[in-house]
Amino acid sequence: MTISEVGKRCNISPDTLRYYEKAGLLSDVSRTAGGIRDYTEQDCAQIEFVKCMRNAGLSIEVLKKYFELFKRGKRTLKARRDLLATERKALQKRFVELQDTLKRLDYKISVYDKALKSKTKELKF
Amino acid sequence: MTISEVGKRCNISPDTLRYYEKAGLLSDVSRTAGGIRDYTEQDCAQIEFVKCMRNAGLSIEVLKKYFELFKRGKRTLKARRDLLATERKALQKRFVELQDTLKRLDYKISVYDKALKSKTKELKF
DNA sequence: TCTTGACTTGGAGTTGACTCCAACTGCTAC
DNA sequence: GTAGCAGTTGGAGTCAACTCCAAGTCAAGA
Repeated sequence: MTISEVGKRCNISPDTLRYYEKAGLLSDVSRTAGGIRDYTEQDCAQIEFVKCMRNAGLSIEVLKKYFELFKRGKRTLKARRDLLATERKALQKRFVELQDTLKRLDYKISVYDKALKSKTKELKF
Repeated sequence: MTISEVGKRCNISPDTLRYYEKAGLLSDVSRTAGGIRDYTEQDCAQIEFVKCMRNAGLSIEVLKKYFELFKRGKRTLKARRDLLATERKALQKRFVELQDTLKRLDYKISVYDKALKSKTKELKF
């Protein structure tokens, strides 16, 4: 697969894919004789993983560290597991906070709906 | 309350508070005779709201628009309600995505735990 | 063979959201 | 009244994460 094919499929720009590769988030993508990137299904799966984690808020830095550990082989299994567990915990926290914010917004919207019905009140903010 | 008092209380730096004010996220904070900001409880509540929304991922731009509408008075009630509803919807989406990512991480961590027990396997990434 | 369009690189530019700085003003304690 | 600390401003600097650009290479069709 070429970079633009993967780009379309994963909905990531070729520029971003090259940027991720340079940053160490994609373990050595193979090339054609002419030097053009040729992505495998495996590469795509990894890109999807990176996309998912980035979308959840993991930094480039953390993902870079994860793949660095990976390159150092089996003896880093525990370190990788722990890195993921740490990030999971942070995400869990953000998850709960997001839930609270949703509740807060729901309440605020309901207050607006009441104000709109009564056609008199203004709110504080 | 002075800017540093509010800063401590809300855990936001004075620089950021001034930045938010300039950006239009804090409706005209009053001043002492000497020109020093003097925050009210009401101001603090608004700052907490901004903090909560920023933390959830609402952009400065969106919050700025919300408070701009506010300044235009009661006739923008509906517009403000709709703006909040739009942001709520986006947050809901991110909430579900976060939930999926948490599940994915849980699975991945469990795979690591298995690999660590068996002491043989390496993973794909 | 020539054109065209996608690919390559290194490096510069952009964006959003702060964060810091210099130069100045204004209270408070001694 | 002066030292010292907290506040003020406009504007510059920083950081993460892209995003764009120029100059060149490659592959396929007329």
